[in-house]
Amino acid sequence: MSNGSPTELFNGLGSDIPNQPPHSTPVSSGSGAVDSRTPPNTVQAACLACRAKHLKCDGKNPCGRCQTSDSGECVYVASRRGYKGPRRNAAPNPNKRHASDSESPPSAGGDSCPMLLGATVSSAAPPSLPTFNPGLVLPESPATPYTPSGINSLQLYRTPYLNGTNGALVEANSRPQTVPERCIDAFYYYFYPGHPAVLPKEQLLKTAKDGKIDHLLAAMRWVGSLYIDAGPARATFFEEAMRLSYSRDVPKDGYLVQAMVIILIGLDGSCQQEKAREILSDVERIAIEIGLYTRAFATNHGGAIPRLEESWRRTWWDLFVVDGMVAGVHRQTNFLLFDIVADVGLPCEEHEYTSGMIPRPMFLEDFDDQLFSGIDREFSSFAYRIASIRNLGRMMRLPNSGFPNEENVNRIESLLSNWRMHLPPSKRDCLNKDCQLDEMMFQAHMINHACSIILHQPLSQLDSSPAREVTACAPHRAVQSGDRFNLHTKHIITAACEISKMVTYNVPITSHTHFFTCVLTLSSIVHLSKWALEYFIHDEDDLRQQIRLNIGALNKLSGVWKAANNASGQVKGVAQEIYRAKRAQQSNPSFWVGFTQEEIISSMAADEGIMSEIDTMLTSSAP
DNA sequence: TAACTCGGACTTTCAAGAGT
DNA sequence: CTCTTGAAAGTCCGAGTTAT
Repeated sequence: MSNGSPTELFNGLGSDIPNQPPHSTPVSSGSGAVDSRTPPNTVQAACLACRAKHLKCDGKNPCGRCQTSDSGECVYVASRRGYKGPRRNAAPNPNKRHASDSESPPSAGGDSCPMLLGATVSSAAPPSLPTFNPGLVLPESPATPYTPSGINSLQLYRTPYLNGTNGALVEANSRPQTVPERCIDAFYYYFYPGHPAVLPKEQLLKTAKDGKIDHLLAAMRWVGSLYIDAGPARATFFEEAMRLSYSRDVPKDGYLVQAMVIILIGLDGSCQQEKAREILSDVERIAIEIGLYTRAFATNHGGAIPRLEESWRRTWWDLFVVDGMVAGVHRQTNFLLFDIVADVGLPCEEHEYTSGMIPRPMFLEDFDDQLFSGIDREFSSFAYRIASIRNLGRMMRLPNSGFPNEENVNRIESLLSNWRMHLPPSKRDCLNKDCQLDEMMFQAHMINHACSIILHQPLSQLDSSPAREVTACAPHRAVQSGDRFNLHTKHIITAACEISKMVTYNVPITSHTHFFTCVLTLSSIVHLSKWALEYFIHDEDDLRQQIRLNIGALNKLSGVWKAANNASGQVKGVAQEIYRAKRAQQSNPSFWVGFTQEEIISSMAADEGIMSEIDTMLTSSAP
């Protein structure tokens, strides 16, 4: 088994593999002698086009068929046949042997979803919804359904990242695109605005020509494939990305960090939280080992190319932000990188990065100094995002941060308020000068609101116990219901409403970072807890709109992220439980003392309205 | 009638249990 | 340790369907 297996022959996709056509003579099992019984001209691997058409492939690159059909690239992917890791649930029935139940990684499914760790959740969504059904075509997808020949793939994309031209409308090639190409485009269209660390597409593809960043390309391809209907290629892409990134030959450098961060974000959103944490801890180790957190790294490894230097600064800071977000939303890790003293320059604005006009970087000390000097300078959106996640780090470092005392909470609240107050006017919303969404500010605000909820919830009076089953993102924290409407309650309600407002930006919801899923869940818990309380009964119209927005958004996100599917199923379960409890309460006549007949009817109608909307919007999720 | 689609026969590769 | 078995993942023949 030493030579000839497709997995060994092909280290990548497309351009990664062109000069190593597979053997056209099959290798017999074991001894290496040619088995005379096997068909003499079966190739070791057929290209994707031939495979899809069930046609004989000559195994060349490009193969004869692709050459004559002039269909552009002839793509080979590594075989998925064979070893897929140790089989789980081995031998539940000793009398019968069991097939491998492993599936393609993103859809590993089963009720062992790590997002549900620590919970015995009756309402946990069973993985019935085929989140990664290859047949799924996302309504907002720029790409077409999977067709091997890529027919009808002429599409218009609006993203500054797809080529070097800022804001340009990029028309896809007139040549039909291959699946890997579409995945890379989907990566830049959907994923990249939320985590813009790698080089813009044009520069990246140039860099990729020498085959030294195949692991990074593979990671991008896999995550891109989550957003489109990539067909059976998706599982292969994942395998490829993992194999190349964890290969012994891969140098430990900034590109590897970029690849691993991309993979871990993808896994985290695909309900592979534990695996994502492992990769996070590996990538943190590598980042520290290679000195990515130092100011000198960018100049030492940037080859005097300003854009590459900027890319390295972004790589550190995006890893930093992701580490913080993972810690903040799941509360299983502790934001390790927060304690690293990093002096990396702050990233510039997105349009500067894409245009290549990279200014001299500013530094965190400049940012901190402004607080004392009293002069408000304008920093990049990415810098405000970093500042926002640092506040989360400070909050997490509070002693006894599960149930902090009032004084500590006030200290952090002033940090959060200061962050908001010192934003320059252009950064107070999430739109840039051209009225397009500024995803960096979007995340910055998102983190700020999420911090506010996490910080104030323990001291608020909203009893979160009906939402105890919403554990899709983090374990439930019990909060005692108080008797008075206090300031903390007001803070979390405001934050939850602000988060719901963020749903309304006119961009595909799936182009936000997937961590938005967890923040939406936080917001939903607050809304639902509030709904359970009778003294908000006159607010119900607004509340209904907000719950509706959150659920609609979670529903849309479910099309890409399995974690969102779980979250929406759980939110629905909680809504049903609260509704049942409310009905039980209302059946007691003393409940309605002080209400007019009209108020009673309209309140009950509003409740029913909320429930029926939740029901219809989440038809595919578990109760 | 050429081109295309796809059911399904057959092969390869591995995990896991059985046998030595 | 090797052998056997089971199942997934693969190749591609060739019958049936569709397009020209």
